[in-house]
Amino acid sequence: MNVRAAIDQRLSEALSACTGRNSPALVQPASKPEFGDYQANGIMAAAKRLKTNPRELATAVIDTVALDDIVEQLDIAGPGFINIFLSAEFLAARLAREQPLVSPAQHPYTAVVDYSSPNLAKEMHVGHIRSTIIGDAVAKVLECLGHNVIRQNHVGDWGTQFGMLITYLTETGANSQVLEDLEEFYRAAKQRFDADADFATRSRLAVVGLQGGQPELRRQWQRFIDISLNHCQALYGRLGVSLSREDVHAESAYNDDLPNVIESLREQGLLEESDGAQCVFLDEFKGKDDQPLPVIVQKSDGGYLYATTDLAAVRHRHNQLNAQRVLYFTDARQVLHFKQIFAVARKAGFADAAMSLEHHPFGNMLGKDGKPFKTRDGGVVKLAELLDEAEARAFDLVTQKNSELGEDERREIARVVGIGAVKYADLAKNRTSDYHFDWDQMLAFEGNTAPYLQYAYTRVQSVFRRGNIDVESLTGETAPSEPAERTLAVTLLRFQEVLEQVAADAYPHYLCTYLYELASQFMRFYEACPVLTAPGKVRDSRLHLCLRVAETLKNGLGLLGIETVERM
RNA sequence: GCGCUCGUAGCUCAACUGGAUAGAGCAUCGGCCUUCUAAGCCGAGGGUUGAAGGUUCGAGUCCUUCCGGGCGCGCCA
Repeated sequence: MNVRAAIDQRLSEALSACTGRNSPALVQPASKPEFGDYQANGIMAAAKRLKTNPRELATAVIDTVALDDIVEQLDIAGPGFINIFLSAEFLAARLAREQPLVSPAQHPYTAVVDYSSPNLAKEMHVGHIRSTIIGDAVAKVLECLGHNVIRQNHVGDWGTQFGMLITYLTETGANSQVLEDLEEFYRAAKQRFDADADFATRSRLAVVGLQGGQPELRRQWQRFIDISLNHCQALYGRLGVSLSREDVHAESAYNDDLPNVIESLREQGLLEESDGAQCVFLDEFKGKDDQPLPVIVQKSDGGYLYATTDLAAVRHRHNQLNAQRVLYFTDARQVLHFKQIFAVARKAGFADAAMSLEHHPFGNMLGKDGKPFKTRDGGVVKLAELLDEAEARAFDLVTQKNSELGEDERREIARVVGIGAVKYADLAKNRTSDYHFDWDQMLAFEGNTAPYLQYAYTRVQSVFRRGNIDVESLTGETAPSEPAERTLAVTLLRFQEVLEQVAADAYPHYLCTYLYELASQFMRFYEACPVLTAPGKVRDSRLHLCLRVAETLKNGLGLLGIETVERM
């Protein structure tokens, strides 16, 4: 149940009845504890429009609204806020064992989530991590709310770079099953491509052959793609990312459809030739010197571009996948590109007005010094090495904190904590601007970090372990009385509204902020309210509250693709 | 040149269609372990939200101008 939405709806109805026009109540979580659990901000604006006294209007709304089943008390405060206090009965009823803390959306829809999308010519590096984990978290949240999620890993597997790679492999006879080697070959091939004009020509011919379906070239290419995808899958596995081979819908998959895209644009009179290239010009895009800005869909040599592929993808997602929402997670440099693609797609009818096309951009990963994140010698940081280091650092830490645990268990904790720390540090700040990657900060494991949340979870588990608690034997009820208990209870009930917000805005950091708040409140509760030594009924109530906290932490972290351990 | 984006405490970040005294963590300083794990809790200091105007009951949030950073702007993706 979305408590906030329920209160908002009823207060909005009451407010609208009082004002005689549609007036939103604007209910939010209260900004301070003394203002209650939620607050309504909409009275002042409504009173303003009616030129009436906001406090009087608030009184009328409170007299009108029916919230007795949820709310204990409604106060008018300040210039015309309504402070909302949830009733103890309501809290207890919603937290009872049989009540789900997450309920599915009333109107589920089909959402395509386009994320990760690495270039298969290279090993995955830090530049791929943001798209991969942010997109995956949003996909999981949408799915958890009952939406039909179609993951699309739009991997780069086509184009000149593959031509030169295949040519290099064929000509040198180089052979390997390991992607790291292939990356070496890629570097060598690129060097020859730049230095040797004949080699470059042969490479371009290879691309033509590839696109034309020449069997030997296709076989070579496929072998390479397989190795590369296996490498990606291994990393997805380590990262707890839910992408599988079935989600791969590569650039090459649209190859046969590209001429149709061009033809469709031509038929609709949207195509214009400019300097030999096929372009779509739209009035809303201007380039240098106020010149119209083209979206080039076919090069003067007849080749297609990523704009063409993306247009084909939009059409596919509309016509074949029947998506109502399409969410793209790519870096911020592509904002113009996607604005253009979306505009052309709409104009050409590849997407209708009912299909929401959303680009969710994010900034670059920067090092501590504010410059692009690189290795000491200026190289690209490989994702696999990044994760290795995270685990190694976490292992040192867990050894230092808990040396009595066996090595295997410490390794496992280090894996869960290290990977979690890297992911959480990124997910917790979804800035559209750049992101500062700082080992010391994320692996300090203090404050708003994954380990803090994971530690809160282990503390709950520890209570159950210590008390030899059989969860089934509990009454499954809770009656929060202490302030720390009450706060915890109210926060637990906010899980649903937070998930819906993440789904709506595609910002996983809302979930992180929420989980951190929940964990902090649990820590305070843990200090203030003894559980195992409390008298019978209170003990049962607190144990059930603990259970709900653990469930929510595990569930919430799971949606972020972060695991938990029983002790650490 | 045009466009997009960002600028909040020493550092990294929050602040939900404009709401109450701008909040956290790190760092600094001071308390709390014979009682469920101290990777914790409690407290203190730290701010002209880049600058100046404007809109209004109310602006970190909206508008204008300026300053500073990042990115993009015809056949790469």
